Amino acid sequence: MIRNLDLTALRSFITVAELGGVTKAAAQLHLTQSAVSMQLKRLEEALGQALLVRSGRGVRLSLQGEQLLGYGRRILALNDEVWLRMTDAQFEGEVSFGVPADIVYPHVPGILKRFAQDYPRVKVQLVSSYTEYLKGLLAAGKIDMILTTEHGMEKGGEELRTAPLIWVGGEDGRAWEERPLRLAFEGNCIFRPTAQRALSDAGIEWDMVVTSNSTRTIEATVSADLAIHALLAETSSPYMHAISHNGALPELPMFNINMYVAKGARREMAERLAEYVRLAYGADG
Amino acid sequence: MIRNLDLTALRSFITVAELGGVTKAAAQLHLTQSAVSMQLKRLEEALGQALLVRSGRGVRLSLQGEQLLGYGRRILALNDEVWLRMTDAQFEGEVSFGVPADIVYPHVPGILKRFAQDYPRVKVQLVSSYTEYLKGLLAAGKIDMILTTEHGMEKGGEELRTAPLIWVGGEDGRAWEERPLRLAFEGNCIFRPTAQRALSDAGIEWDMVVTSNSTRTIEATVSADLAIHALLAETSSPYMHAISHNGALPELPMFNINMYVAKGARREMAERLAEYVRLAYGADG
DNA sequence: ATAAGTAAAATGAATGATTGTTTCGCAAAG
DNA sequence: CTTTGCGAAACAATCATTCATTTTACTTAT
Repeated sequence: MIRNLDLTALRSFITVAELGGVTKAAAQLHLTQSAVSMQLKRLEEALGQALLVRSGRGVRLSLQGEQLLGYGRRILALNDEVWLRMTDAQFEGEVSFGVPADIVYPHVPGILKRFAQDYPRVKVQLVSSYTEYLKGLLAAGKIDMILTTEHGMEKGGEELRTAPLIWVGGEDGRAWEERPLRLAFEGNCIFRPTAQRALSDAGIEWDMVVTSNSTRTIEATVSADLAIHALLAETSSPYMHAISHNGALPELPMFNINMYVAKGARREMAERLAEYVRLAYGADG
Repeated sequence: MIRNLDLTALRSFITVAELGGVTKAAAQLHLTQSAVSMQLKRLEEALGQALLVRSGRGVRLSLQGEQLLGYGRRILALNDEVWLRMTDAQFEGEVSFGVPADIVYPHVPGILKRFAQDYPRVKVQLVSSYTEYLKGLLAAGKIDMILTTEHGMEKGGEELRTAPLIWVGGEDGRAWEERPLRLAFEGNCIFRPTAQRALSDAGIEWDMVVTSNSTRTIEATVSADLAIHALLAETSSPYMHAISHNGALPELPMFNINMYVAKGARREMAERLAEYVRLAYGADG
């Protein structure tokens, strides 16, 4: 019949095994020698096995004791890890994490979920905004870490990914054949000037038909084939699809997805979250 | 501060998490609902964390609860394994293991040690004798498994290794140059007739100067350069060394090291020991 | 929408079991 | 012969379990 080990007794047993004596172990455990003796006895009775060989001065392990020692160490290691994780202040806190709206998908939800699994006592505050705004927050020390979509990289950053900017439109849409080309961009979108310049350089007339600050509005406009938009490749969206223009539209440059971690009091926790970000971007990189 | 989890409470918590309710869990655990409630409360107090979210009818896990669940399952899995290992009759018993004296080294001591580590409640009775005698014991059902050194293999056996028989003598010895060639073999040694025939076929006169039943006597005679002997290659011995005779002595045939496991009541345990034997012979095979 | 009914979890007091401490005896080592 | 360390018995305190009761909130019916 399977019962439950008493971890207190198990810890005493392991201490006795390591120190080679009941009295020494008792001192280290802040218990009396007698108490430890009784714990050992209970352990042996419960398991129905002699764990220790009483050899005059001091004790040695029996073969069964050796086996229990191995398992016991693993069990207590887990026990101690639980206590550290659940009670140590090192594992609690807050982290603010800025992500440009365009690249929230596909990785960020999974990152947050996995991080919360492993650090449930850490509150992650997600700030979804524009790269330039996030960089301002970072410079002002008002945020702990950010992702950016930008050309090149500033000092202190870390490149996670390089991806081309691509033209996207509604499913099977034809808006990209129209002239002037109808564009839908958010006001602060960092891709907007890049897209506009590329079109001007290619001699294509264009018209900004929507300038909204809501991603939803852009999505609605584009999916209705009323305008086209530009996005980083690999940025999934069920509403906007890459356009097969075969060179009819200008190529757009590569952009980086970069990560910056603020140097502050909360840097340590931010670094841990950063590990999860790297993992997610590295996994299919 | 690190304390010790109460595995009884932990098991209750996990059952509650899996069944989604205190009452259902209590029924499965053969406890009252109140008892389980108290255990959960203690667990939460000890860890200083809310583990469950009371959501009206039934309970759900908090994020911290999810984390504890993961660790808890691992801890209890180890706990249960300990109990199985230490109390289940399946893991206790006896096995008799016959090994020809020549191949006790180098593998058997390590096999016995590792096996005893993992199955401390199993008594292994080592029988060290001659292949033919061991095969007799096996046929009579008086032994659970044997290793043999032999030519080919009988039905029901398993080949562990093929190794050539080689001539061995004392360190830097010259006994092998003498004629008649002086030989030292044990009376029942399975290699003796093979060696004698090989010499006769090669037209080399020989003389059996020692016929002892003690390996020590053979070793002493050979290491004193008073005679030579034949052993399986890879059979280590600090006293007897392979002779570089460059064809002056006849080549000896290959021998197998085979294993036979008796079909009997103790077959299951013998099979487990056999696994360790395979591992040892496979590791440098 | 309100109220009654019901299922599940929390609470409280009394009993009972465990665990730890003190004290003592005994065996082995120096 | 003394010292050192382990084990055993008696006692005290803590802690957990049980049973009965209360609180909570979800369902259903009017």
